Amino acid sequence: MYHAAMTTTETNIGQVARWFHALSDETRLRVVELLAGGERCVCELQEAVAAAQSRLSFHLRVLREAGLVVDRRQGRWNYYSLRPEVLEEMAAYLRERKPADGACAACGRGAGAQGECCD
Amino acid sequence: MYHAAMTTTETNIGQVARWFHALSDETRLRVVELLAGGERCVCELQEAVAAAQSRLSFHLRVLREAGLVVDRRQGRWNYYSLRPEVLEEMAAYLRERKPADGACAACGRGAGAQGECCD
DNA sequence: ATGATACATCAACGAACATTGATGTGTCAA
DNA sequence: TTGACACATCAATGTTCGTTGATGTATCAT
Repeated sequence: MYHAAMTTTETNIGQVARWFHALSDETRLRVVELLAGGERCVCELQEAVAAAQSRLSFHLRVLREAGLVVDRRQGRWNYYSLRPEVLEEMAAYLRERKPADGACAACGRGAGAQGECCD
Repeated sequence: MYHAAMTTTETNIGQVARWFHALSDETRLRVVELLAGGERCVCELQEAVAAAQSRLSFHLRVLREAGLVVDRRQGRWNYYSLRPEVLEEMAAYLRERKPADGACAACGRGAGAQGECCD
């Protein structure tokens, strides 16, 4: 269901797209912000985001299938929590693609680069 | 057209959703990966991602309106480049919401916390 | 056993999104 | 000044997404 985006040499662009898609909706972002404070059961989330039950369930599924959250069943309740490793992978993906501030626009080399820049 | 997501005290969740939406598509991710290597003109991108001209133009607009890229017109060519500050803001958003690895699931407190955790 | 609670899942629908082909606009070379 | 080039934009269409209301399932208290 969930696949890691990184192999030793390359990035699985499809999985990266799913990661970001999972965070492209305001309701899901609200859920993530709540889960940033720790594990929550569905009924807590439901009240906090004021969403109909099936609607919240849909969004939780999107987050789950993207690998951003996991659920843990306990009796009648289902507790969701964030997967910190995945948030970390996403952040790393962004920082790795970020040119150094002030880098040469054309070649992306750092601001300190001299001589061999943009030949 | 583009608004920063952060104010002094709170996060503009709508802008955050637009950021992530911009990266929720494989074609746009490919463009971002190319731009990570430095500024590119549209025709270079077009060849590299093998997309029809109007299709690429559409995706560039999404990226531009989300604030992830800027364009610079020069003669007949239009050069696009990433905005590193925004990629940095996105990465920061993720890391700020990431519970410490090994933190208490329920309360989100760090692994080192003792005694007062989960009372 | 019965009913209530806490969910997941499904089908149906509208809304948002992506793709395509056509047209428009500015720039440049001949 | 004509034509080619490098785009942006638009209208039409198909596809994916999100919402709603209904139904299903497991758990628990009575």
